[in-house]
Amino acid sequence: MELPKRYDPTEVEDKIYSFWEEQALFDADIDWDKEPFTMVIPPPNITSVMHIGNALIYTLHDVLIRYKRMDGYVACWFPGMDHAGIATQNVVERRLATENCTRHDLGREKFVERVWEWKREYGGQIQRQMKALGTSPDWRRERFTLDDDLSMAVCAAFVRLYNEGYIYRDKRLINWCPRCQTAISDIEVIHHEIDGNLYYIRYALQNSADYITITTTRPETMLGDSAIAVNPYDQQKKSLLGKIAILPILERELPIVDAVEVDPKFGTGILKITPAHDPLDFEIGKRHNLPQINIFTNDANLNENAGPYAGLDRYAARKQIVVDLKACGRIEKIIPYRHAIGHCQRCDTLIEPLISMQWFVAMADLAAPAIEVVRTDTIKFIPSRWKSLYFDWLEKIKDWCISRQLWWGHRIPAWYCADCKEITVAIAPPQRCSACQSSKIEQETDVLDTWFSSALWPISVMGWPQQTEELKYFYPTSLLITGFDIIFFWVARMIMMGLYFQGIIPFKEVYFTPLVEDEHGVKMSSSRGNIIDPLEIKERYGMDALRFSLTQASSKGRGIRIAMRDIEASRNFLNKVWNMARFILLEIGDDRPNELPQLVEIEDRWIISQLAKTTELVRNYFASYSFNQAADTIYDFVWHQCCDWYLEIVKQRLNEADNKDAVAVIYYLLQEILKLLHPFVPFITEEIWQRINNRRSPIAIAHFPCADHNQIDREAEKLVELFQRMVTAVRRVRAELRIPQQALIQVLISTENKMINTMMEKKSRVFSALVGADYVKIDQRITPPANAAKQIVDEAEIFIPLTGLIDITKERARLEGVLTKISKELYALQKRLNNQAFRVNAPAEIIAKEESRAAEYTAMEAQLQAYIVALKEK
RNA sequence: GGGCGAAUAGCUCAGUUGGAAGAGCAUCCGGCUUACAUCCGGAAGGUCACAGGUUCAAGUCCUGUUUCGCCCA
Repeated sequence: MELPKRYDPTEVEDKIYSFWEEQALFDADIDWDKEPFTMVIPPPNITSVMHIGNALIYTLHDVLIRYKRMDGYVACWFPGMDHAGIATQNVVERRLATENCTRHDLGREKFVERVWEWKREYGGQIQRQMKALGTSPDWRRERFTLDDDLSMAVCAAFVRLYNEGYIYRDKRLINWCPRCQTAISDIEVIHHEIDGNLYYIRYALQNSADYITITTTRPETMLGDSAIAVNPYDQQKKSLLGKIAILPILERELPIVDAVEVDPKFGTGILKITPAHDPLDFEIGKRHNLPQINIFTNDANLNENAGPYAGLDRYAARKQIVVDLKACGRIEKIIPYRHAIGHCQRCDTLIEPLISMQWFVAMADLAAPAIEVVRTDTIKFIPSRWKSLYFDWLEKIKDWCISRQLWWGHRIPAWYCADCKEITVAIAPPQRCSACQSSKIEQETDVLDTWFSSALWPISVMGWPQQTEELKYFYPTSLLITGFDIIFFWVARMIMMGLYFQGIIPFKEVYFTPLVEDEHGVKMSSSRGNIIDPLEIKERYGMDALRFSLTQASSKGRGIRIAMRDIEASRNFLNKVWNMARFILLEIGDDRPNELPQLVEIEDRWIISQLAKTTELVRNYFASYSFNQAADTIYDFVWHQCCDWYLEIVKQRLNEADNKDAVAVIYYLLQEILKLLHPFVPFITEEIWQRINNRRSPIAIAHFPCADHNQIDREAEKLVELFQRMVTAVRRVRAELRIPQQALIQVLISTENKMINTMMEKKSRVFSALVGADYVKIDQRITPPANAAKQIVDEAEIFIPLTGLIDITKERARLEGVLTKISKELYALQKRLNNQAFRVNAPAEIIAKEESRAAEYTAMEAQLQAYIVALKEK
């Protein structure tokens, strides 16, 4: 069976994935006799489509889970998605808008039904894309945060946290997105800098001709001012304390209060206090018992408290107020000022701090044990530097606002009583108020933050609150792989919830992937137009190429950059693998030797030794999650050791009648390489594996190679490396002296070293083939022929007669260049060796190594000098 | 303002405990050699940001400086 000359992934990938699915290879069933290796997917949301960022995360998941599966674990990867409250509601509302309809026209029930319809039709594209990428989760275990049982888990968690005093309801200043029309939590607010102004505004003092000048970036909020504050330690201003200022336009009386938070050096050092619209002012206002005057509607228009400005939106109001203040001479100056302000993570609208009744989770007590488990490395962070970010956040964590004014999500299981105003919180919808038994109760209309359900993900996918077999067997999971950008959203909260509800950490390790950037280091985003679309790559290069590129690029750094030419390089590599298989299949014909013979030839001993070392390295790199180094190691072995050298050397033997051993070795090599490569590039390896013998069980469940230390053969390595240097030395002469490729040369090797002599004698035929020689002579002492190029390799001198081939002056110039380099190197070596301190302190093996190098260079220098002189004399 | 990270070949980056500076791509030279031109052979290219220090020995450890990036306030 012959393979095509080129690997065509488009003909292979979908077929192979179906094959795996038919065989149910990714199903992981509980087996108490075996050790589990478990991961839960950090759930993508149903509106998301695959981009390179999640392609990286899922690739690394899959590389690892495939490795563990092959290595004998019950390897279970729990897939699924979250419902993405705001994002999904936005998507469906936008669709409704095209039908001139709003969710309010439909009503809650019908709207939610529409979202489910949307989800069935368009949601979860990413699942199909994950299959295209070749990922291997246990699809039977796929979960969605709004599934009945997971919703049940959310309710149960809420009720328990409420009953145990962690969840409470309060009227507070929260982050309000006027566009999404909902509260959001602190970490869903993205701060970025905008160009604004710093306004200096004069407020009159009561019963005085004097005025004070306050500074603000938001003049329109003055309509909600209820005080003025100065720093009590500000010597120049503390005399203002206790006086009354008059708010321009509205003429409201404002007490001047003290607040240490006021920076005397910022602006005029006098701060207007607007408790209902600024977090700092809110705190100061509470301390001084100041009225909270809300001037905005939920759409961020001004309300009736704004007097003449009622009805304007916040931007128009700012313009108008500035005009009016100017008119009455209250603007002292306006200077440009760049500052960071909060934007909605989902829609980038400016966040409005708003006083509102919301549900919160008290975090401090939940955070403490979560900090502890990471501090003690009970949960290990990789790389560990992310610990500090994690601690930073958890140590000064604020309470989490979990209610959202949305319809799509888990409706909060709380019922308000119309009669006694008490709240009944229960998993199952109650009939009556738990306090007064009234039947006039109504459920809270708010839903929970999507991240509340995500926080429960590692336990809810395994059936919590039921204490299922899954929880017993698979929990805690082995590892969470995710980007550091969601360390708070997922990692921290999953740890807190896992510890709180299950009493056990949710995962033993967390591996933080770098973020993917384009080749110029710019974060990829569709608005920047620098997205690499994975499905476009599938068409052009195949998903294996993408996977391999991503794996190779995944360092422990912060960002990884990927460009099309990287993917092209991976495609080339896979084509190389394909052709190696093609060659080997052509050579072995119908033979399927199932055992490695006793190795005799040094190249066999060498390549098997290299294979063992490669296998060992790859396993070690897996253990430290150094995926890039694992990939690089295999790449080098396959291309540069196996293809460039071994196969080239062994070709001669394959053409001989007795090629049994060679056939057995290349067949063995091919299989081992395919297995080593399979976690990284599953499609092509499975395809080749099946072509070797289609009755064989899939490579996806073959045993991952284990290094046999008996196969490591230092002697063979030394000999083959020497052979390689001999070949390269001759090739270099050919290339540098421009000896035509077709011209056959003569090679004379002079050495008194018996080992070299024997080895070269034995390998002279293959040596001739590799260097393009028609005559090779090896002897103890060879008198250099006239006009010969010379190379020195270890204790061997190589002469290549150039008469008729090339002008000898070229060789002389070349040798002089070589000599300069050697002398320079030798000088540095001798300097080191002459240093007494070095001789005293350095380990003996290092000294010995340097000494032998020095000896080698000394001999080479002398030989070269003599030879150059000889060439000149002729 | 606080914290974290980065600075190595023209480009993108590796470099695990300190012991002769690496890869891929790009470049240059030579080749359609019967697995592969998505290839083969060869070459060139680096004061490892700067300045100190520790050490026999520093890209690697310590201190400071500069530039860039990110996060938090």
